[in-house]
Amino acid sequence: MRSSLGRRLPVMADVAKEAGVSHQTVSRVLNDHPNVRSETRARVLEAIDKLGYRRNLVARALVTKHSGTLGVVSFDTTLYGPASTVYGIERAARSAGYFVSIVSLRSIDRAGVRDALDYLVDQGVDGIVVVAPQRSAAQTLADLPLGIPTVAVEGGEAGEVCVVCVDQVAGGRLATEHLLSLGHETVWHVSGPSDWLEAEGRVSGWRAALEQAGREAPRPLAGDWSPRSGYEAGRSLASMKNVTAVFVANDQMALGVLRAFTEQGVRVPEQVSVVGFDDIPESEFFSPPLTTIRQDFDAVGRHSIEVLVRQLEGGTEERERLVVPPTFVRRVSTALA
Amino acid sequence: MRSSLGRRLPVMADVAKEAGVSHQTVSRVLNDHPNVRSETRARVLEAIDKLGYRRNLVARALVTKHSGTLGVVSFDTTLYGPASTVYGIERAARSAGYFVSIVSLRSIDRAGVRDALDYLVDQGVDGIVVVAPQRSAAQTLADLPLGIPTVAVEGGEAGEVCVVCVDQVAGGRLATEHLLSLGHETVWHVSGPSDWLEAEGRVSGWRAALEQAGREAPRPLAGDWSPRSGYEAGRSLASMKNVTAVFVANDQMALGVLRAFTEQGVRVPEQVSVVGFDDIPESEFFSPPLTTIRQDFDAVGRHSIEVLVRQLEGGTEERERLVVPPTFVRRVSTALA
DNA sequence: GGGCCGTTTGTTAACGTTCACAGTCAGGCC
DNA sequence: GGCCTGACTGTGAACGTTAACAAACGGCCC
Repeated sequence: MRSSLGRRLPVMADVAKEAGVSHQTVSRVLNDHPNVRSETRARVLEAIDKLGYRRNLVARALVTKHSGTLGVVSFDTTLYGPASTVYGIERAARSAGYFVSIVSLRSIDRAGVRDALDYLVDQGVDGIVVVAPQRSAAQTLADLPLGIPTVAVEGGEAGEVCVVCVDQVAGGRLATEHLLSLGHETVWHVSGPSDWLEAEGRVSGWRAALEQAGREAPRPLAGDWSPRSGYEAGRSLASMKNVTAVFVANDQMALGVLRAFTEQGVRVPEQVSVVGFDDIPESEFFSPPLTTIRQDFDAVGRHSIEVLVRQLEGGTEERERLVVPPTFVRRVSTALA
Repeated sequence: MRSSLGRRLPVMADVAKEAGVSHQTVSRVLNDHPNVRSETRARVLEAIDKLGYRRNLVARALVTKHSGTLGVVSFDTTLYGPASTVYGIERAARSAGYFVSIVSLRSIDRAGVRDALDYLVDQGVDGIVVVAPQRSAAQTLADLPLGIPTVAVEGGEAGEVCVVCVDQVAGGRLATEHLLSLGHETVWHVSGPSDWLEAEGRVSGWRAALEQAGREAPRPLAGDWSPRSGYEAGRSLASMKNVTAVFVANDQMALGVLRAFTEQGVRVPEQVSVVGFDDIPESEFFSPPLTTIRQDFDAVGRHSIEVLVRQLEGGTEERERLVVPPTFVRRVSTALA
């Protein structure tokens, strides 16, 4: 592989010989040990520079038992939410001095998660972040104690591990209460897939807000996060006559709903008010610009690494639980009833 | 760290003792060497199972000099294009038996790319995929021969390394020719940031198609891929009177353009036709559904791993160049002039 | 001058694999 | 019977680093 240039890469011993010291002294310089004479240190650094030496992290990991790598398990990183979260995780990890190894799952079943975790543990990661938005994934995680610090993102009650998540229930409430405050009799809901904890939380928040206001909760329409499923739900809603307010569980489906309404001649917000969830970069430019609930994915990613690193370096055993509040973003897709 | 259970993890020697063989025989079983008596193999496997032994990949990497990990350098994995590409890369890599370590850059400058590459090489990756859509990144890549197999995605002419990319020029042509064929006198263009090779390719394709048809190319309006920049370009375009056809360099900006047009009372496609680029999942549900040029990001990711693995395992030294053609997707945002 | 302590350095042994080589054993052939 | 061959197994030495311990040295105090 490195056959092109016959000379092998320099190792610590080469540096040691060049600097006229022992390899251990080189190691000490590299690891900032205090007891090295500054003149010696300078000579070593010079030798390192001259030979173009780079320390072999694999050998280091073998003896220290720390690879300096964190594992991330995620589901469909094509979706805006997971993608943003993983992005936040990666940046936070790197600035904390860790590498990130990623496994993206296409479907989340027990075996898939189990494999992904084994895969990462085998590779020698120091800790793991699992973006586990599905009930099944969270449960799997709860079941298998894997003897390695782990943080679940959006992981519900996930057993023994730490959890960082956005308060989905509060988000659902926020959306619903806003619509009720505008004078709507009730609020319809297009939900995410029932297996997703996020979808479930939003349903709960929606239902709670309705109950608190003494309103009947209509039967929610189930979607799968995709614009198409929102579109189909939108067609159903457009054909009903008493619908004046809809809370859609994410912005992509809300786009589909808006499209269906437009096609059917239902005007938003004049006839029906619509609220989304996520605040993707596009939603400000929908027709009409979408009122929505913003999730701070970046913060979620950052916090998950903070928790993990604290566990890794501080050695705290307690299981933390960190909740990030969602925020309400008013645009023009909602109006008085 | 593993302090909770005092017992240390079993190693090869433990398995060997349990099975009554030498550690080397265990190694042979693990690596599917042919010359092991099947009865011995069974005994070893049984011991492995009994002890719950897992091979230490770090130790293995130290001696074989292969970590089984590929590095990926990418820019802003929040954008749909990079996110999808990285997703494709990850899946392809895993099914080829490799792990993936990711570094996401916030901004791409020479130092950033250089650091990211060093970082990955230090970690001992076997090969690297750089998603380098910006001219500066591609150039950096071209400059530094890093003695490790590398593939550039969207990397232009990138020096000595292999390149996998979508034919952006063809895409720009496709979009422009479609609009011209509908009878439009000329086609305006909202471009991506000038430092991006993709943006540049689309401009070239657009200009070439216009020239070939003997039309004057208007001055392109510069965007930054964001819906907002598209919105601003859209406002400018709406204020001009001779604009009947616009080719927008990505779907997100096209959404902004559509929004601006709607606000200004410009009807699409009746008064102005709009074509986007990428075919993000949302664009089918824009108002109106967007005619666009589809990029197969998944294929790009897959191919980049194919090329890399071929280089890694086949040992071919030649620099491949693989171009994925874009496809035209007709929806309803375009109509006869 | 002797003993002790702190700083600096070197020596040796891990870490858990794979590789190179050397056995051992049975069977086949002359 | 002796020798060769092929299948199977074991032994020792890497790989490149850090950890543990030991040694050398100077300074300080009594």
